[in-house]
Amino acid sequence: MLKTREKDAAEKKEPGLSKTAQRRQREREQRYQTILSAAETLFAREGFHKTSMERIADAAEVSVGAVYFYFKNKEDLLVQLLDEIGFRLRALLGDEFKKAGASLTGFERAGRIFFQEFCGRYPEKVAILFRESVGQSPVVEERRKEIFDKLTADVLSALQRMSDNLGSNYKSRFSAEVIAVSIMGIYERVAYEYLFWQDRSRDFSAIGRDAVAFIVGGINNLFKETACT
Amino acid sequence: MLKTREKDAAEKKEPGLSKTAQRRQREREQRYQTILSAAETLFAREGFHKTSMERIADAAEVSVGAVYFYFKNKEDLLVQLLDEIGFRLRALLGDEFKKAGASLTGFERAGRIFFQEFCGRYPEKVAILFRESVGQSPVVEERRKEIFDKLTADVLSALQRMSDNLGSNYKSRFSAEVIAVSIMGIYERVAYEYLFWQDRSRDFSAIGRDAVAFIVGGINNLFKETACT
Amino acid sequence: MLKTREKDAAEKKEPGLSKTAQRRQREREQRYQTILSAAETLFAREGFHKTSMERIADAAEVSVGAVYFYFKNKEDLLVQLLDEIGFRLRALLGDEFKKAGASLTGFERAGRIFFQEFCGRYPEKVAILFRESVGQSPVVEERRKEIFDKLTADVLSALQRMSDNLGSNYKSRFSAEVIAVSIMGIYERVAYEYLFWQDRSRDFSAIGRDAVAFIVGGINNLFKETACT
Amino acid sequence: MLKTREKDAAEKKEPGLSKTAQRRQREREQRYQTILSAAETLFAREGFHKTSMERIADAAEVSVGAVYFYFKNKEDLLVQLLDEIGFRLRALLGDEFKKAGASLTGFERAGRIFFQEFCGRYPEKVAILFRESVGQSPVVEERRKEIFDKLTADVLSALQRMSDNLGSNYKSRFSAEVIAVSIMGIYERVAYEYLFWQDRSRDFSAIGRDAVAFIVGGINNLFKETACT
DNA sequence: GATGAATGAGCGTTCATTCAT
DNA sequence: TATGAATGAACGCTCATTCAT
Repeated sequence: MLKTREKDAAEKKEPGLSKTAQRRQREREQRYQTILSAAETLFAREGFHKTSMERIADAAEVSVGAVYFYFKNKEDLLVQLLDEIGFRLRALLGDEFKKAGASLTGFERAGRIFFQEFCGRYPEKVAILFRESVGQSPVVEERRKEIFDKLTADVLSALQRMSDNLGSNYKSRFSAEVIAVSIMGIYERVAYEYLFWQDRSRDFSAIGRDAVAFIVGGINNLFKETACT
Repeated sequence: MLKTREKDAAEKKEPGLSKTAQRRQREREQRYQTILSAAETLFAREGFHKTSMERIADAAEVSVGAVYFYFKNKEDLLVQLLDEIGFRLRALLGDEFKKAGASLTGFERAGRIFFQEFCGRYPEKVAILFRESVGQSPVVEERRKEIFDKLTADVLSALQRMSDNLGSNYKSRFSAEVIAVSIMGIYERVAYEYLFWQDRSRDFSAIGRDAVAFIVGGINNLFKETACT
Repeated sequence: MLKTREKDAAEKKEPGLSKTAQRRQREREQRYQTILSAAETLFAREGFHKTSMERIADAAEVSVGAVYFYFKNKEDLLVQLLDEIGFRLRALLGDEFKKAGASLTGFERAGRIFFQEFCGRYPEKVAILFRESVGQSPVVEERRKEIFDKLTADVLSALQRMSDNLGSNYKSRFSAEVIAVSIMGIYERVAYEYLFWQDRSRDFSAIGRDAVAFIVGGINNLFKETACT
Repeated sequence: MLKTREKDAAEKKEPGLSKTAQRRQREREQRYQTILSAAETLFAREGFHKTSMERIADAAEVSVGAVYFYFKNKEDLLVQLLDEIGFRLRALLGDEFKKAGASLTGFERAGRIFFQEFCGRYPEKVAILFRESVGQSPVVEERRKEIFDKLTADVLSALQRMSDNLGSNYKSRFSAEVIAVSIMGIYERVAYEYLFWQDRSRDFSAIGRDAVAFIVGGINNLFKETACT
């Protein structure tokens, strides 16, 4: 039996396999993705609890048993989804924060990418990350935390690099971590508000710009304050 | 039958009732509160879904039927909790934002109240508001939205009053609403992070100060920028 | 406590009571009737099982406890209703059958009374008797049976009187009881069909006439056949 | 998921299935029938409301979940039962009424079949049809009505064919439909009386004969009257 | 590998009935 | 007498999970 933990191995195409074996493996990966994708759509649309495993199986056009072949249980489905979302999000944002260097443009670009690219393109992933995975179980919560932790760490290091580059201007009385967390909070709330509560998906470029401006202003202020006052 | 909708009336002590009737009413309110309080604790500790009505009844030392006498159903319990939390939160913060006037001190005081008074004293309420009520049902979500809407509106009006008092300095290209939403996001994430993920309840005064500083800095920047650059 | 069985005694006005006592008694009877009447309406409209004791109390504008003061339990409410219906029905029909004597006019008049007077005026009682009390419990079933038994007996005796008066013409190979039961069946089904399934309450005089004609024809045939063939 | 609506398809043995699939299907149908049969017995013996789903599952030696796999809910169980009863009843009686032609023998044979074959052999089905399904819910009532409607229509067409064959002798002042309904009423009441109230299951051949004689007499009278008087 | 029928614990909810006041 | 809050057993139903084939 192939269960979640071995998936990474299973997904890599190991060379030296027969044609049939290769095809099988491809099919397996495809099914895995089909199921995961069905779950994503349903969790986002109907809610995690209101989605039954049978519904997921139906939507993915496989049997219930097949779902359990690829995923340990319902929670695992959510965890895998979360992992995939976290991976993609970090791939998008992490780079920008890394490239941020000394300037604030990294924050601006990251913001634009998050609000336009990510929220605009994957509202379902946003729903999973910010809504459906909230308060579900210790395991899921742990995964959610990991994603936020990494993202926060990315922001934090960008912040610290800026501080270093700018010399001793950083007002040390503020904990940089709290600021990184705050920035994540802005991302989260703004996305939630304008994606799920008001449906302003089409204004996301403007909304994103405004939110980012506030963030950048806040950061800016951290370093400039002394100079300014 | 006394069901949720008549609660407000039931809670007021109507004069001109017999002694017995008054006592009865007092007992009724007390039980209502006992049950609600038991639900709050359990929802916060075990999670909304993992808490059964029977557990709540047991914790409140009443029968299951009694819970249903006071509350329409499990969802109603959460809605009432949310209403109470929203009411209390607004009573605490709304005033500060109103008093904010032209200065930023209102934001500073509101922040301190939220992080120290509210999060410090009522971590369970924070759990209900930011964790347990997320993505539960349309009705609950509607209630959550109302709370956020009102709070956001409070912040917004404070922001606008500041803008008015300071003359035309407000950089109109930023939507004030997005900024208000962002501030709520900071509150939410910071509280969540340091209350549920890292247990730093004792450092909340420092953490709160840092978060507020970031907010204030961001706001400050909105008005000062032109002057500064 | 005054429970169902003592009701008959309670309903009679015992002389030698004080004014207050008399008034009380009147009020008691009135309440009894109010509750019974509320139950009748609700049972007929919503169904016996779907009507809760609370609904009945509300409709009668009394407390649940009051309902239990006047009636032993929910079943008793149905039994009392049935008794009242049986009494009224027999008062209407019994006489006609008794007066029937040698002719068929008794059957015709009884039929007209049942379909026009009873079904037309008291569709709710018909619903209780033919729908809501069916298959509810041994006790209720027993009561239903009693009503049918008495009515059947009335028909039967009318049938026998006719037979006697006409001399030996009665074809003894038919059980008179079966015929009496059959007549009751016609009453029941026709009322049910045109009252609850097709709503032809306004055509009841014509429908009744047709049904009665069939009954009379059948009876007629019993005695005439030999003469005719 | 196989739910009630697909049952008809599921019951047919579709050719071209693998041996295993065929066996599975057979087992499925068998279980469906076992559960339905258990429900029939229990509904008839204990009453619809007093029979819990758990009892049915126990009696059928399956789990509660299995019952819900085959039937949508408790009501559905009753509806399926009703459909099956209606189908069987019509198969038995419909033919006779159709074959009735110009003579009354069709009515006589139909009556014998109903009272002896049906009531004698399937008292439980009679209990479901005439007792347990009465006044349960709009859906069930609709189904009951359909059965009666079809049966009534059968009787009606037999009546009309007789009328046609006999020429203009039919006394047009009687609505044929009312007579058909009356005949159904006789069937119903007589079966109910002698099956559930008096236990005279062994005399059903005599009782049936008497009831049928009354019916036939009534019909006879409709056409003969003028000739006779 | 894949299927889908079967399981059964568990939950939310109802409501007839009681009884202290 | 009258009230209505409180009880708690009982029920219908769901659904994650398993496993024989």
